[in-house]
Amino acid sequence: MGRVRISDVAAAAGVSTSTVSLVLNDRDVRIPHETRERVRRAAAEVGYSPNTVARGLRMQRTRTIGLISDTIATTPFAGRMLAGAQDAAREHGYLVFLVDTESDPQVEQDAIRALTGQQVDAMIYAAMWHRVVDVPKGLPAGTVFLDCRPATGDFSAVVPDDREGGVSAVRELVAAGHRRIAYLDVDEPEPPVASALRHEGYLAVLAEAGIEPDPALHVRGETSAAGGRQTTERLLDLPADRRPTAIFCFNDRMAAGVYVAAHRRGLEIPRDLSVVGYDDQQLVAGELDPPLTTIALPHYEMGRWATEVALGVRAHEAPRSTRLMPCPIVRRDSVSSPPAAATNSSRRRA
Amino acid sequence: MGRVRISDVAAAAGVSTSTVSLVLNDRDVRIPHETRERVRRAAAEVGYSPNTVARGLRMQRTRTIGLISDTIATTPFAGRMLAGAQDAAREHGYLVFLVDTESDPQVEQDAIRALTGQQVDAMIYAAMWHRVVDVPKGLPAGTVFLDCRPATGDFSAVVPDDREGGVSAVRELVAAGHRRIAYLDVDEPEPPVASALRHEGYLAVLAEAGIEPDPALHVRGETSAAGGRQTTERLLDLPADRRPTAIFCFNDRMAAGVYVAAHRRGLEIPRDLSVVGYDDQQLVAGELDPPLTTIALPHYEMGRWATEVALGVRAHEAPRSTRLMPCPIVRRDSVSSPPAAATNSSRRRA
DNA sequence: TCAAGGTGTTCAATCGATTTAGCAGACCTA
DNA sequence: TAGGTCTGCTAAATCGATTGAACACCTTGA
Repeated sequence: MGRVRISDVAAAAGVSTSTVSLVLNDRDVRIPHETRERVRRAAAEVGYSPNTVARGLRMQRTRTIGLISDTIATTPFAGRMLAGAQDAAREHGYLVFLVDTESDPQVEQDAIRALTGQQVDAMIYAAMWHRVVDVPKGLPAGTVFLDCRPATGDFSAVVPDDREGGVSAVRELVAAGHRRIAYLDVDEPEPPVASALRHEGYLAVLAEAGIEPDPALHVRGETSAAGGRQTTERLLDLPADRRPTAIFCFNDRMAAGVYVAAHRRGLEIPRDLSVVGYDDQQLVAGELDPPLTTIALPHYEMGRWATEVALGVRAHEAPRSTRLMPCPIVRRDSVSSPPAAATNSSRRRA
Repeated sequence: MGRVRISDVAAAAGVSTSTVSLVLNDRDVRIPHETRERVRRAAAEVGYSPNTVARGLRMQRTRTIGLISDTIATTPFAGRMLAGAQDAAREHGYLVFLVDTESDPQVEQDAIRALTGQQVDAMIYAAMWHRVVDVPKGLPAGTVFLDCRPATGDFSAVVPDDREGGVSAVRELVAAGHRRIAYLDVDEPEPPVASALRHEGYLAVLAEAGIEPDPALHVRGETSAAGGRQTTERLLDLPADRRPTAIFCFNDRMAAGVYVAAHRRGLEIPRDLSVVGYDDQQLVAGELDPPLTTIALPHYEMGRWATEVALGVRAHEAPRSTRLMPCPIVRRDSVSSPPAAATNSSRRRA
């Protein structure tokens, strides 16, 4: 237990607590090697480990960091983000306080008070979906926003580069020879910012490939396998020459629905229809048959980045800026070249 | 920021810091209402919030709790467990330090030192799979084990009641009229303790229903959809009168494989084959078609329980005991009565 | 008038570390 | 021998709160 105090070490080594502190913290003070050794041995013998609360009080620096998250239970991403933050913190000798607010403003306020009361050296405000958030009152100046951007104020933030993610996905399909590529988007009253960003990427790639975007191929559905299935069915109902040969989905769950719709029509993936998802959810993308090519969300990296910036160990980083973290493509087996007929038909159209 | 000290409040209210402390902590000391009000107003005006580091040092009580977890990134369960711990801690005014060790013994040792150094009031040692763990050196006496049991020593622990979970699952199938029920178990060199416990429950229900267990129906496969599919195929290769009409799966991912195998044979779930999973993984069980009936793992509840016991707010609980947390059944649409043919055949056999 | 008792508030010690200024004593030099 | 320098170590202040002891001041009763 934390029973052993520095004075116990001092007594055991026959010196003052000052000397013990000086030695154990490797201060540049003239203390002969022999004494240093004696102190260190004494500390080890009595099993001393410093009381960091006392140290924190004296040093005005607690080596702790507060992480406020809007949820941790309801998304599979939280763990990776926490792990990234966690690892970065540990590497620099920090401990992290985790608070889950479930988006309750009262809990959030209490959390901010509690964490500042704890004298945390840095604070991270995390969301589990890329979005714009109001800055809660009382947030300290150096707070870093993780997977969200503050609506106002001058803060550092890190979010996934959803536009480039869309680019990678669609470029993969174009590179395989597809020209009729659908974007299976989300259908929500307030769509997540990722929705529009990925669409931007989609359009950019079409443009660079000289493909005229077809509005009929930008469809929206519920964010679920069922939603993906239904929307895909509408897509497959299109006349043969307007039907997509590839679908870029807003997320992996919707992509799972694409698989179902395709199978019901006797279409084989990727032979008859190529699919790219988003999120790289292991339980979905990895378990589908064939495994789904998708775009990974860099939650671990964002967690790391946010922590490192919060701790100030990324001095070269532009201060108070928003970092767009790359979303790498994860190639599996759901993309191939389009079926010959479609290729022909598109050639005919060209 | 934590700039405002109690002395600032004292100055603003024209009293000593003692008085401020007495008032703000509602001590039973004769201080007239008028002064109390004045102090409180001053505190609010200057925006005082106490430095809990200083308080912790003085009180020898930090109102923090340390949670050491073997992983948080690689399982979808971690979030629920953390949320449970988190909620319980918050309700009692505690903040939680989270450390993710990735099962690295060195990291674990460092974490224990760091947390005891932080003078945490309680400690929780969590695993993400129900298993028996070696007790790391230096763990304080009151540590509570979460989702794991200590191999030695006298500790409180909470784990899922996997035996009863197996009972619920199989009873559900028996109640629907099934008599040929397979247990699709995991196939690993060191199977998780849940494997045997659920099998116990399975056997118990068969016994209570007067069903002779058929060893051919206890099969093992890889824990994945692919493993579930392959193993199910072997099951479906059995002669018609020995073939199962229902399958109880070790987990939902394997159950997803059962669906695939069934569909490939033209079998419809639940008409031709009933399925019960385990884990209640939203992304799997909820997205399958039809949605999967399964047994939920009580991670949130276990997280709560462990925290409450660690904080000593569950005095009535037997000390240093292992709590088996019930695994409730989640009824969806993958169970129905067996096909008529099978019922007849089993009647014939009787 | 004075002791006793009550009321309102403060003094000062305390928690366990860190750190600066400074003190003995050894040694050196003129 | 006195003064200066160097070496090795420690005294004491400090961080910001809490709290038991104690101190003024007022009232009351004999």
